[in-house]
Amino acid sequence: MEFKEAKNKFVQSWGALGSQWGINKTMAQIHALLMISTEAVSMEEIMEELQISRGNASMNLRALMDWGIVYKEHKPGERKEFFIAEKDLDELAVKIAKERSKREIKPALKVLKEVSTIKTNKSEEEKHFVEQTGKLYDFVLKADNVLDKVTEYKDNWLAKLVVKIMK
Amino acid sequence: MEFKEAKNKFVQSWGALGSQWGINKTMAQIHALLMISTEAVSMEEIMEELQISRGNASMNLRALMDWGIVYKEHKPGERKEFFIAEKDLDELAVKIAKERSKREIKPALKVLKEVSTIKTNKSEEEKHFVEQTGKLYDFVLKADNVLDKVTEYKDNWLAKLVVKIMK
DNA sequence: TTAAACTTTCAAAAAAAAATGAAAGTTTAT
DNA sequence: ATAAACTTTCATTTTTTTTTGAAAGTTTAA
Repeated sequence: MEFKEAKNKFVQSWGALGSQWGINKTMAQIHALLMISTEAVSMEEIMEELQISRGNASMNLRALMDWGIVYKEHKPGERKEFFIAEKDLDELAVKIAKERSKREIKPALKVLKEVSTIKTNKSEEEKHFVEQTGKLYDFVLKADNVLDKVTEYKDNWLAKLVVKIMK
Repeated sequence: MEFKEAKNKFVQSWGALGSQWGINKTMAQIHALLMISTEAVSMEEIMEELQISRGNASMNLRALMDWGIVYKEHKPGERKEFFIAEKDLDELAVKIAKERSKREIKPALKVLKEVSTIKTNKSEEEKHFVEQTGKLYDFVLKADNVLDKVTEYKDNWLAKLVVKIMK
């Protein structure tokens, strides 16, 4: 396989993987592109490479920056903006984990807490509901805490986790 | 909050959470419904409760069964089929993890291996591509292995992990 | 065997999500 | 101040995903 083909395959696959995990395909593709670029990349280049519109590029770059995994960079003498990705994988994973926790897990926990603490009458149905959502709350909370803890390690958390788990 | 409201809130929220993680909303809602039901539930009841068509119910139940987290049940004397969810949360997490690994992570690893092992010329660009995708391969492989290991514990893996991590 | 009671399939419709592109907005150099 | 060089916004269009519902398929009871 030659470079151009490999690059294309990587960008496409990363986009597809993103979709499967609830991330907009183009957003994942832009991220892939920036991950493998040595240099900061302009919007122009991104549009060209992925064959997307200016609006699309702009909005997805904004989203990537909101996630904290892509940064703007200004080149001296250049008027336009360039973009660069967080390339450290530990850092990347930590940021994604924190963001998904904040945006999705925390709100879900809030709902689980609410619904699992309703006053019930003595019916089996209601008792089981409270029990099951309560267990779910505990489980998700525990998982979220592990995520928190693990991301505190900051550097090389996955490698350290591997050591702990595997032994 | 009264029971009916809580139940509805739970089902809706579980559906929304599913969407954000790449799982069809209706599929997640059906799963939520089955999770909190004491009894096995018929397709008829699911259609009624979620206001969805027969085809939709049928297809999403099939998908849930393919994931191995919902089972068919036959009640004696009854002609129609009833459905019941895996309610043990450790078991549920293990199944989801294994399935996502098989369907999504393994294929992504295959691509990463392919593209990270191309023959490169001496250009910075190509060297960086191989290096970066190589690192990504190692990272994803390690994460997938942790998932494997953790799901081998089978019972109460999350609780055990909490102990390991927190200490 | 047949017909009633179910379930599945899949082409078509509907809904949801993403992308476009041009106008509006912003910044910078002169 | 203004105009060139950019970026953002958002109503509209396009694409993708999901849902529908009716026909085809299956199973069971009589």
